Amino acid sequence: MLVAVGEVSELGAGDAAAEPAWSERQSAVLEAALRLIVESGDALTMSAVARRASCSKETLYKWFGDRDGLLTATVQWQASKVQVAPVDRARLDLASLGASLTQFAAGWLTVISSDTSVALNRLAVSHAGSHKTDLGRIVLDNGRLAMGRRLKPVLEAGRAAGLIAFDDTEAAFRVFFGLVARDIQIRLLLGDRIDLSAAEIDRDARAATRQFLALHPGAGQGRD
Amino acid sequence: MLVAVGEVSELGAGDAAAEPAWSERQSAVLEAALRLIVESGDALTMSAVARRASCSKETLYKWFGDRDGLLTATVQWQASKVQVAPVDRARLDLASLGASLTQFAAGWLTVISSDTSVALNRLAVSHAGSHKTDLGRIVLDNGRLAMGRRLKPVLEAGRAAGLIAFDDTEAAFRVFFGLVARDIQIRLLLGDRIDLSAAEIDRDARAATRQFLALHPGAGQGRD
DNA sequence: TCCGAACCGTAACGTACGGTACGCTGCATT
DNA sequence: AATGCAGCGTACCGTACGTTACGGTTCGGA
Repeated sequence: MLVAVGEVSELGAGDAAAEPAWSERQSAVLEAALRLIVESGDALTMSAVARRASCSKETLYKWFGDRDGLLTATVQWQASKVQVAPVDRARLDLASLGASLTQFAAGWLTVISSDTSVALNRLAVSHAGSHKTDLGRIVLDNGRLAMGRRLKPVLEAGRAAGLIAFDDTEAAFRVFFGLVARDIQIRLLLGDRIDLSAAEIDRDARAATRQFLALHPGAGQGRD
Repeated sequence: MLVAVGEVSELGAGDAAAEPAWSERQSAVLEAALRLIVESGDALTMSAVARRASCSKETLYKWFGDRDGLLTATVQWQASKVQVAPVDRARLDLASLGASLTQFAAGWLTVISSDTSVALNRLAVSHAGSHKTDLGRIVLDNGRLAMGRRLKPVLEAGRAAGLIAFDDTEAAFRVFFGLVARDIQIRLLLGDRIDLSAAEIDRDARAATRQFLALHPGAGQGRD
């Protein structure tokens, strides 16, 4: 499941996108909305959220403006909860690099195969079609792009240490993305049932890492 | 529910999985629906389809039963149009195998980056969430699974010829899938703008093929 | 020419839902 | 105690849309 860190402490970096910092009660409402999204997908209604959260619709509109505001707040609130542990960059040999990549891939597979991720991605995909608010952009920023921001330094450190070689960091990351995710995400979004036990995730993460390292051998590194 | 065309009472020749075989006029209606889906996504209405196709709503309901029936018919009709040329398996050397894979990958990238594919996949993802009809299953069958059915014989022929090696055909196909698609489909579904010129598609297809062959070298095949 | 089937255009119906208004309760402050 | 406010519950409104019904038109066949 997704890891909740309880409290998000914004360490500086007060960007234009200010942190709403919802209260306890508001977080409970958002959690109810999230559960309803997971259960009923896009069919969630304001009345259902109010009923589930034991609050009035008027409060929902006062707090979140309109339905889109509630959905956006829910997505951002969930994104703020997902804080994958930073990849360890202490020592840099091929074993530790491989371990970091494997850990990264396993965490990623765990997230994208979770009910919550599937539901929110479905929601964002729906709204990316013809809607004004860009939930798609938010999900993209906190999913695919956040992954890139977190992994690229690891890849570049590995390259600097001569463990792996590539020209374009972005391209290398996308190859790793493909090797890890393959068809899993699209199949899940389309409703295919995939079990994905922890053992399978670990095996798949190791396989993806092995393949990635094989495709980008560093100086002096032969094939496996 | 879906209504069979022409109300075949007992005139035999009615197979279980009969081809709907829409008439010319009905195909025009489906084309109009498809265009509207591409333009406005899930927000398409029966009135809009009737208006665009210059037909009455009553006719829509007579032909397709209900809104879901129209959507299902549209998706299936579009799927029947997409017929990628079968991969050439005449000669089997490493060059022809690579050419087949590259051609396959390029066609695939072209399809999944098309407006039509993005729109229909969005529609199917939306309906996979909480809906009764399984547009997701249809899209999956005609997309990801059809690709597998078409490519797997090529991979196995290459293995039989000793050009490539792998244990599990399904697993090998999924690796190829990942190397070709990477993050493209999910980014497009989430509304990210990707240009993907023909030159880029060709370059990416060649890169994916090269990487796939490198990961599954056949007996006697070294590295590139 | 007449008839019926298919179909177009549109009006109408029912419902679901987003959004708003209002009365009520509990609590904090003065 | 009085006051004000935040929030709950519910009724209500307007609209959009799926679905149905109906009158008018075209067209092929008897």
